[in-house]
Amino acid sequence: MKIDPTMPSDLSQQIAKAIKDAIISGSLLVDERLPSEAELADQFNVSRPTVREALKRLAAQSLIRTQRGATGGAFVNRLRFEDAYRQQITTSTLLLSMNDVSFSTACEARYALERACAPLSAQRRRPNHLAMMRAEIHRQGQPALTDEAFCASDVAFHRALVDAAGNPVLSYQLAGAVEAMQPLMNMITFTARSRGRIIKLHNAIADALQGQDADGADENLAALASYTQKLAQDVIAERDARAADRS
Amino acid sequence: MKIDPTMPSDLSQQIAKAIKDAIISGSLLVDERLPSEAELADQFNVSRPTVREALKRLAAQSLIRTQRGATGGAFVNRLRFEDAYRQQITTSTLLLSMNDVSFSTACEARYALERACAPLSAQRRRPNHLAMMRAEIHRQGQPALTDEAFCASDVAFHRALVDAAGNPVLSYQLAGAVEAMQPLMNMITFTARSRGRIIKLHNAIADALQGQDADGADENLAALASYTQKLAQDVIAERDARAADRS
DNA sequence: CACAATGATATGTCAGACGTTTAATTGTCT
DNA sequence: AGACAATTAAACGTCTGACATATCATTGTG
Repeated sequence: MKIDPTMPSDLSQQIAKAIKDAIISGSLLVDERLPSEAELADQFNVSRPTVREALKRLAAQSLIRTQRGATGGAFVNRLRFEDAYRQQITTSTLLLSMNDVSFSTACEARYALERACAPLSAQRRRPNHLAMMRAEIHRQGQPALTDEAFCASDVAFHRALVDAAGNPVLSYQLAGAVEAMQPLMNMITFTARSRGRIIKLHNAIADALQGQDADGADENLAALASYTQKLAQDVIAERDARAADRS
Repeated sequence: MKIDPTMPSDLSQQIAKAIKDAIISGSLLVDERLPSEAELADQFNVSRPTVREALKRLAAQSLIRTQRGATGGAFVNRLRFEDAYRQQITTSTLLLSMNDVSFSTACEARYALERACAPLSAQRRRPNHLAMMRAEIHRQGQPALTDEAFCASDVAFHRALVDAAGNPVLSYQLAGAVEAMQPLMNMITFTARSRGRIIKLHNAIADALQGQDADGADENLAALASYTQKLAQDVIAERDARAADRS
């Protein structure tokens, strides 16, 4: 594990990369303790602050954790699905908001992936998943719900659908696609009529999963996808019309 | 943007979170310049090294970039799909290797997601995608290819398939699922016969996409999925048998 | 007007110090 | 001998101050 001090600088980045590579390659195992900051500083021939900056870079990616005290130090962290979820969600959210991805593109991706889960979910759904979905549907029926809360409940419903597939890798991969949609959906005003239709489709999906009817779930997901696209198009059309009025 | 110095410590983490929240909420816009390290140190009432550790945490997540020099400083970074790909791939790879996810689970997720792309890919594939797929198929036919290189080519083939869907969000989401499989697949020895069969299926998939035949692509992807599962099961069975011999 | 020297600003790095947390060790009393 | 308290040591967290280096804007000069 070595670095080149003559390179285009940024020693802390080079050190972070060296340690990261060691973790990926398996030279450093989970829960293994790294040398102390002072020792690392010696090894890499840099000062302790530089080592610390490198370690903070790794900590930001959940690759290591640090403990204070006598037996403390930096330890290779077991990357948990739960931690990865969060990173995935913020990354996806920022990707969408910073690259002006159209609603239609994001929506297409989300429903394409979700429909991929449907057959597995129909096969493996457990009572807790169905209960979660029903509970969210019930919440969505409350008229006092704000649009934001309605969207949040929508996200929770779809999370349950994905989790029902019983595949943590799928759940992880879809976390971003599902959750990152919420800020985009928050732009849509859900009228009482559109809420009713969405709830009907949600119920149909839940029914299909309960009956282990993969095709039924897929059909209703497809219907929900195109309806969501239509709602968004209406919003965009109205906004454009208003902009045309002003000009 | 404030922090609480009495909290359970780790000031740099708190500062990083405060800035990160400002970016996510939109208070800080893309390409906007943050205050200089000295100014941030004043604002947060901490020393410059502490501020620097916070900034390195953000840099590790590609949330900011830094420039040296007179007009330099830390700038909010536009998170690009390309950068997100790489993070996604290493995160997915580590998730699989650190949580002993079974081959079957990972494989199931990968093919489920990939089949979600198939209809879109069949509809939108462009000549360059087809050319890429054909080129990888040709490479896979070379007998001198090592197993690792064969797997790498397999990954490239599937990447082309996903990219053919013409949806960057999909491509991003699937990057992890597709690429993280490679280390797992590298455990499999691909005999001449199994290579032949995989190549046949690859060709069938490419043919289907070329003919914009979504169902054909899906069928052959499904066939490839179950064949891959079978190959892995054989490897596992053989390994277990050998372990039983030794005991 | 073009070009070179200079200065200002900001990050990158270093050295040394002190505080705080934590666990192991030591010491003492029962 | 054993249990509990005090001490010590190791490690991270933070601060101060300094110097090095990169880059741009300004200034000065031919």
